[in-house]
Parts: sequence; C-alpha cells; structure tokens
Amino acid sequence: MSDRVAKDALFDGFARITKALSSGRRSEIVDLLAQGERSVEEIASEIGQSVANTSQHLQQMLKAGLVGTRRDGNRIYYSLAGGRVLDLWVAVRDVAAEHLAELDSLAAAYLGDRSTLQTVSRAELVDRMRRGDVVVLDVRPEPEFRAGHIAGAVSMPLDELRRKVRGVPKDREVVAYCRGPYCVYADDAVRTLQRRGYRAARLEDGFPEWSRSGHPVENGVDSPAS
Amino acid sequence: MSDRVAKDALFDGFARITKALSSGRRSEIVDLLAQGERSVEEIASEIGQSVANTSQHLQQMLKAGLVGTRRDGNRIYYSLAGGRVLDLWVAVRDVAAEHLAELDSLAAAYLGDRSTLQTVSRAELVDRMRRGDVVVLDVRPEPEFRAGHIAGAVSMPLDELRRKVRGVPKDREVVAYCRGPYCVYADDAVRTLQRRGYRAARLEDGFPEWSRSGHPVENGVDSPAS
DNA sequence: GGAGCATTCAAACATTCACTTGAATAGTCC
DNA sequence: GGACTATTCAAGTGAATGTTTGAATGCTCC
Repeated sequence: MSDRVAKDALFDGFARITKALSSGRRSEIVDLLAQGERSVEEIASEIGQSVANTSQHLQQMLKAGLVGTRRDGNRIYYSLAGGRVLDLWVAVRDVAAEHLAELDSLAAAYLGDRSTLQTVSRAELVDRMRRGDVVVLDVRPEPEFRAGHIAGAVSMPLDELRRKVRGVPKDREVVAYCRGPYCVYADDAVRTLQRRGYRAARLEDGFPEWSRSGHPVENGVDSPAS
Repeated sequence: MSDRVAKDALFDGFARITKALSSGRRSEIVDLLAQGERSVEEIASEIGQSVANTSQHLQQMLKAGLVGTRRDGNRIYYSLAGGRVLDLWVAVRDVAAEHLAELDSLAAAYLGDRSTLQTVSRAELVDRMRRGDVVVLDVRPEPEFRAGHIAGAVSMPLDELRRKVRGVPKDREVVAYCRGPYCVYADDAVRTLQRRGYRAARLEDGFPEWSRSGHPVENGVDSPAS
C-alpha cells in the first residue's frame, strides 16, 4: 500500500490539532481565550508561567491554527481562531468528565466540595429570566463583562460583591456565572451569598457556552440592573 | 495563589484526553474504531504498525478512557468508549479542516484530485432516498456493513463492485459512502462508476456521522436492494 | 534618533515519546 | 496438561517536548 505514507501524513496533520491542546498549560490558554483576546503578558500571568514560555506555547497554537493574533501598539493580542475551536474544547472537557477516571478527584481538589452548590442549566436560566424572578450576576473581572455578557446580567466581580452585597436585592434568587464549568468565581460568589442569607445558585457552565449556544448577549456598557 | 498546583493538575487532566489523540497513529485508531470494535491484530494491520506498538497505543487510550475492551476467547476487542468520543474526533477533524493551513495539501496527497467528484450531504441523501430516485451503496468491507449501515443501503465492497457493476441499475443516480470524509473507498467507487457511464456521487462523510446524527440505521442481514 | 516596552528567539537541560526487539502472560483447544 | 494464539510487558534507542535563562527584535513615544 503506497498510500501508507500519505495516510500517515494526513493523520499526523489531524494530530497537530490535538497536540496543540495536549499540554495542560495550552488547555488553560484555550479556556482563558474563550473569554476574549489577551496579550501575551496577561496570558502568562493568568497561567502562572514565564512570558517566554507562554510565548512559545502560543506559537505552537498559532502554527496549528488554533489561535490568531492582532497587533495593537507594541502589544500582541491572541484570540481563538473561530467558534469551532471552542466546540473542540467543550468536546474535550465533556469526554474528560465522562470518561477520564481521575477527573472527579482533580476537579474536587481544585474546586472544593460542590455538593452544597445549586446549579442552574442554561435553559432553566432563560426560562427564569423571562419570568423575571431571578437576578443574574456576572462575577468575572469587569473587563470580561465589558467584552460580552449575558443579556440582562449585572457586573459584580468577586471583590466588589463582598463590599456591596447589601445592594443585591434579596427578594429574588441570585444566579451567578463566570468563565465556565471549572471556574471558581461563581462557586465563590454563591458561597458568599448563601452565607449572607441569599438564595443563590450558579449557572452550570459559563459565558462562552451561553454565547456559543446562541443565547442573547450584550456588550459594551453596563446593562440596566434588577 | 495556592490553587495554582490544583488548577494545573486539573488542566493536565484535560490534556490527557488530547494527548491520547495527539499521535497520528492513535487518530487513525479512533477513526477506525468509529466503524465498530476491532481486535488488536486487526487494528495493527489497518494502521500499518507492529502489534506490540499498537497494543501500547491502545493502552494509552484505555487509560485516558477513550476506548473500552471486551474479551472474546483469547482475543480482545477494543471499541470507542462512547458517542462523545466520536463527537470529539469530528470536532478535531473540523478544526483541522478549517484552520490548519497544510491540511488541504495533505488531504490532496492522500485522496487525489476530488474536483470531479460530486458530493451529497446527509440531508440531501435523506431527501432523495425518500423520493426513491437514488441507489445507495455501502462500499466498505462487508463485515462493517453487517455491523451497521444506512437503512436501505446495499453492501458492495470495492472488489465486488468491480466484478458486478453490471448488476447496478443505471436508471437512478448512485450514491456511495464509506467510513468517513477522509476515506478513499467511496471516491474509488464513484470514479469506477463514472467510468462505466453511471451518474454517481459520494456522501460527503460516512457511516459514523450518519449514525451519530440520528439518521435511520440497520444492521445484521443484507437489506432489500433497489 | 534613542529610551523603553512587549514579544520572540536561541541554547541548554531533563523528561517524555514512538517505535523496535524479544520475552512473558493469559486464554483456548485438543 | 501441553501446544498454540493473541496480547501485554520490559528494556533500549533516537527524537521531540516543556521549561529556564539571557539575548535579540520590533514597535511606540518623546
């Protein structure tokens, strides 16, 4: 079979995509870039690596076509190459959650005990927002809110939440969301709110998944609250 | 941030899934197992590797949870762990096709010139089968047909096709399908048929995608032809 | 043009990886 | 039990990978 070498080359091509995701650090980068573009320095500090090392990871991903770049001044902003890349990342997470034996304990070690945390699915949230019996808090850092958020949500980064809890109305249940299913911000917010006597739950995943599934999104200015 | 080490460990966990797919040989294995379970020996010969090496690849995939095993006699059959794994593989292929610069030339090198090949989407095929103006040929090896095929398709492996072309009715267009979008069997069949004066096209992807998207499937015996 | 910044490059290191070879296991069939 | 088969294990090799360190590049702003 003389196609052997061509077939191997083709599948090595597919493998370049998975190789670009096959390091924990690069996975963190994809997860981060799902929130929007970032400079190399921001990415490096977020994943806890040196700038040089981060740059090399980014370049591998760039060669594989997973990310793109935009220059602004002397800063270079990286972003995911397209919606399909997010689909791929979601598929990876799903398969890991479903089939990787030790994932549960890894997640528990990072996220802590989630058993007291109520979660709400996207469909449920849509429903309850329509009925108006829920306050939706975006607990990510404010720039991420500005780059895009659930239509009708209020920006309330964690540190701000702790200072201004009293401002949050207590008559309705609060739903917090953040970057995704493995992001700790919303967990933290829900625990804080529960401690203060609120009824609170977290969205089961985060903003990228909300947006990807075609739900209503806003960006730019702050939205009308409550 | 003391969570750093736990977060890294979690994402290293996700990366174990992509690592399990990050070799061309293992990608070929996933693509093959999408057709159904296979013994180690069958897999080894299909991907052109030694049995020992193939076994080690399979064990990596097993540890990552991508595949499962079943023992029958002293043979061990490997199969994909679940539908989500196929979703993941499809996502990898899609991202590669969309974003990996050199994929086109790799595909062309393996598949040859596809410009004269008509393709039919799944939706179109459903439509045309309903109207009854099309003959659907499954040109994979016969055991794969037996394990599951498009409802209403006729088994016609390539070598058989070359011997029995005359038996194929000429009044309707012929649509051939095989293992997937990067499988050469259907291309080959369409070319053969075109040379003999048939109107022929290939399904744009293959049986696993058909089945995964919930289209009607049969297995076991041969289906009533034409 | 020169200082200052963000990013990339280059070299070096220990580690991991894919594949080979040859031996060891675990099952079947008589 | 013993011959046989399919699969796995173990050790070894050369290549690729992730990270660090320090220098080089390319851009902006004065």
